[in-house]
Amino acid sequence: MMTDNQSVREEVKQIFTEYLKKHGHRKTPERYAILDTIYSLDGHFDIETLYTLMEEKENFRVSRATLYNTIILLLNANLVIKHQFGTSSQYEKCYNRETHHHLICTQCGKVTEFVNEELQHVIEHTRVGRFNMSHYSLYMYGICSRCERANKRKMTNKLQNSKK
Amino acid sequence: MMTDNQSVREEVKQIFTEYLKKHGHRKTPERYAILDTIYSLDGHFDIETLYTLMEEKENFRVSRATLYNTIILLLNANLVIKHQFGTSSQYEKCYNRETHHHLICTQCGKVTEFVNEELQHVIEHTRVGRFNMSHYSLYMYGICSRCERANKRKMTNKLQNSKK
DNA sequence: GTCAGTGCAAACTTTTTGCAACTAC
DNA sequence: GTAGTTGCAAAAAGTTTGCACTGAC
Repeated sequence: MMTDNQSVREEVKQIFTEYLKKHGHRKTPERYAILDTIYSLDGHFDIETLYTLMEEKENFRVSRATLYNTIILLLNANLVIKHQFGTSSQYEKCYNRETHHHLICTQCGKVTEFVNEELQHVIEHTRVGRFNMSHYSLYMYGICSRCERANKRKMTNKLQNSKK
Repeated sequence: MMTDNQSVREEVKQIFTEYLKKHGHRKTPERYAILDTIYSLDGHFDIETLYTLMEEKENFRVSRATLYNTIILLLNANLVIKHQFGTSSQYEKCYNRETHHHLICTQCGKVTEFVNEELQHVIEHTRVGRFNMSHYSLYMYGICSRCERANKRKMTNKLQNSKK
C-alpha cells in the first residue's frame, strides 16, 4: 500500500529524528524545513532550485551551506539519493518511492523516469562478490522521441531544399 | 574476437578521421595525440589526470581547453563515454570494450567494474516507449568488502574497549 | 590566405571551508 | 555554559569563454 503524502512527510520526519538522535546531531528547525520541502517536491532538484524554492514558496531562509550540510545528513539517513546528470548534482527523495530508472536524452538533456519491475528485479538480485549493495542508478542514454521527430523534420527540409 | 590493443588504436584513429572529415573538423596532431593517450589507458580518467599524463608520459603539451574540446568530439564520435561519479567528470574509452557495470563504494569512493552478461542482456533489450537508447550506465552503490571488514574491526574494538 | 583550432588567462559555476554569531541541549 | 549549527564571505575545484596567435586546408 502506498501511503499518502502527508503520512509520508510525518514518517520521514520521525526517521530523520531517530537518525539525528542516533548520531548525536541536533534537531534544528532548518533541518526539518529542508526535509519537508524536499518531500513536498516530485522528481529531481538541485541545490539552487531548493534554495530559491525554500525562500519563495516556504518563506524559509536558509544558507546554501546549510543546504549542502543537511543534504549530506539526508543522504546518510537514506532519505534522499543523489544523481549527477548535467552540470550540477541532482537529488530526489527516496523514502516510500517506487524504484525507477532514468532515460536521458543526449540531445536536449531531458530526464524521464520509468518503472520496470523485471529490470528492477534482475538488478536487485545481482550479487557481485562481497559487495553489499544499498541502492543503484540506471541511466539509459539516447535520443528522446521529441528530438527524434525534430531531427527527421530537419532531414526532410534539407532534402527538399536541395531539390529546389 | 577481441582485437589486440595496437589494432584498436589504429581502428579508432580511422573512425575519428572519418568523423572529423564528415563534420568538417580539422585533423590536428593534438586531437590524435589525445585519442591515442586515452586508448593507451585502462579504466577511468578525468581531465586533470589526462592533462598530467600527456605531459609526463607522452611528452605532449596540450591545454586543458583543448582537452575539453576534444573530449566533446570523442563523445559525439562514440569513442569515449562520460561518467559522473565523485566530483569531476570521469571518462573512458568505449570502442571495442566489453560492456561493464560499476560498483561504487559509498564509504571510500572506490569504483570497481564488473561484467555480467545476463544483466547486460536484460538492460539492452528493455524498450521504453519510443526512446532510442544508444548506451547506458549502471551504478551500484554500497559498501565494498574492504570497508566492510574495516567497519567490523572498528566495531569489535569499540566493544572490547567498553568492556575494560 | 583563410578560418578552425590552440593556448592562455579570465570568468563563471558549483561546492567547500573558515570563522563569528547563534541556539539546541 | 558549551559545543554543534548556521550564515556569510572567501576559497577551491572544475569547466567554459574571449581573444590573439598558429597551422591545417
